[in-house]
Amino acid sequence: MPRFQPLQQTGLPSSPQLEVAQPLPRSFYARKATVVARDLLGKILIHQQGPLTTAGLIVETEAYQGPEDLAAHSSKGRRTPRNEVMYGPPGHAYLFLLYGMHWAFNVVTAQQDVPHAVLLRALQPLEGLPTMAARRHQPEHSRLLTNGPGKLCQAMGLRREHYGVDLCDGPLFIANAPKVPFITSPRINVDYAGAWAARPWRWSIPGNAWVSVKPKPAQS
DNA sequence: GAATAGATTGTCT
DNA sequence: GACAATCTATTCT
Repeated sequence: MPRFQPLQQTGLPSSPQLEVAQPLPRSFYARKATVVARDLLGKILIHQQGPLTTAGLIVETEAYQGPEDLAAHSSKGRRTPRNEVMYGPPGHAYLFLLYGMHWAFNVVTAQQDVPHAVLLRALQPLEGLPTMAARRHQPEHSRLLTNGPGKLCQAMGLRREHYGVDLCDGPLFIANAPKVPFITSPRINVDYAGAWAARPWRWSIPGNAWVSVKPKPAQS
């Protein structure tokens, strides 16, 4: 059995379908982050950058729910130029720079003045694989293309200029797709948040090869 | 496969 | 001035 199933055999949307794909409505994002994070699994992130279209199936997400959530940038109501967009209306992009070199992409959820966001941690490439491979300096079939927050931003061409863009009207959006199974696990690298770090606010598609850090099996 | 160190800069204390 | 919602190369087993 091959390690990676060829895309043609996955039953996932093909290029013609992606060309007519529509953005999810703002009402989809106007719910708390834990709900949106779960519902985003299996949806498709699409970036139409001039002639270059890249798209990927969302296979891993994390919810951040300020002001209560001590792992969120908006914890305790913290409001700075960096996280300002989290306090705006839902359906916009929140990008931030990590470790001075990697961008991370989030969608703002909930209502105005309720600073929730969902971090996209991993995608399964669907479209524009040559473009992604060139941006990532990796082979087209490699899971290293998009199996992490920084990696997927590089592969999808997401950077500072996408901070605050409207995901409901523009070349960067998320399209609907059938529901998929999911598992939950604790969020990655938020140990500073004490008990909040232990909450199962990470969602992923079980067994998907593009999920970043392997989730620990649930206790039974 | 697992563990470790180093990269590199915006942001906030 | 400390450090981050990370990634990569290297060095082990």
